[in-house]
Amino acid sequence: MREGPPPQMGQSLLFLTDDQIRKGIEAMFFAYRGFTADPDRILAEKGYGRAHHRAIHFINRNPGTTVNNLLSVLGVTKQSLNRVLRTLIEDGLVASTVGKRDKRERHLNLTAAGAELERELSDAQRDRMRAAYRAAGPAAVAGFRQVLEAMMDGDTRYHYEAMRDKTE
Amino acid sequence: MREGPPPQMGQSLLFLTDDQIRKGIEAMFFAYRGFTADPDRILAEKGYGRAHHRAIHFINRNPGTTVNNLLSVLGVTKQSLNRVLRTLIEDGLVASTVGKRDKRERHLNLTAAGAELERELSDAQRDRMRAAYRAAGPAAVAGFRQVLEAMMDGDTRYHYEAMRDKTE
DNA sequence: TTGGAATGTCAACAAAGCTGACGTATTGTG
DNA sequence: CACAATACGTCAGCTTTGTTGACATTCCAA
Repeated sequence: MREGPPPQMGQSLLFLTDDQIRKGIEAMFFAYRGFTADPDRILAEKGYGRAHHRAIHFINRNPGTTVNNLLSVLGVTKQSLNRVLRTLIEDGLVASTVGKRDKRERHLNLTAAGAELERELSDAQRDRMRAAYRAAGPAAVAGFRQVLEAMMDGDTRYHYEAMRDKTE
Repeated sequence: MREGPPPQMGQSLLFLTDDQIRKGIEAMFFAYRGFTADPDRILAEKGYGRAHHRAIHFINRNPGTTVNNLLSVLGVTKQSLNRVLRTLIEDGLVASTVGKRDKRERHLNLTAAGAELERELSDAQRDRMRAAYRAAGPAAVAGFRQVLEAMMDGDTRYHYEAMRDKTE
């Protein structure tokens, strides 16, 4: 019993109706649950949470990064990151070494055990992502990335691109 | 110093490399921050959190829904939902009415004030989504939705589709 | 050389998830 | 009708992960 778009609206703008946009919002919400489901299961077994996963992921992507840099990428306070980092260091998954040039800094790296957990987590997450990519096809994947990138905040996009450029 | 894909790999599978998939994972992480940033700001001003937003969103989408149905859509326990729902009812944003056919059930609806907050929140979120859609174009949007839908868990997708069908 | 900026740690608190147990009202069934 | 199952609410207690505030250490520049 709802109104469709007015007939005079150009075909090319149909994808901008409130209804289309709401569907995108709900898709984003539900998909994010799937996105985190597999790593969450693995982490729960080992007594870790999503925050540990994020730290491990970005230390792996950015070996030797400092605490300061890591928390700006993750977008949390240093106190919040510190708690997570401390348990990872105590458990021998992350190595923290005093900076050589600047002794205030701590450089973070994954240990062998940390790298192993990283692999386990990213394998699980990649498997799901790969299946979704395969089901949707290359054109859809390109669109997926385009929309996500357009959705980021400016400073967030900066971190994303800095990360992305590492292997491009 | 990384290896590219092996030369014998078909062009059409390049989008399935680990590197492409990792980029998708990071895009998803960073984009979700942007996705929630605007509503989060509005909610913080009013002393609410993301959990309140979700409840308000789905009550609006599904007027008269029961508590049981809502918590299965949201994927949380009744204790967790109840804490959020109680404050929304106390604050006069949500109305809970005893079921007519089955008096054990409570039917949830937004009050005028609740509908107003819902509009404020979804306007903010839609604005960003609309900008992203416009920047990416209709083909990209179609791909975006396809990949997200393929990423959902089976039972989650069921809720998504039930919701989606409301206006299709 | 000394005071301020930067880096990181400790303590305490809040939001929002969870489990488990229990009470109450209502419904449906043997 | 008696009783089990369902729907909802609540209490207590715990976990994760975010927050602010206070503080120690280190570096750098006036």
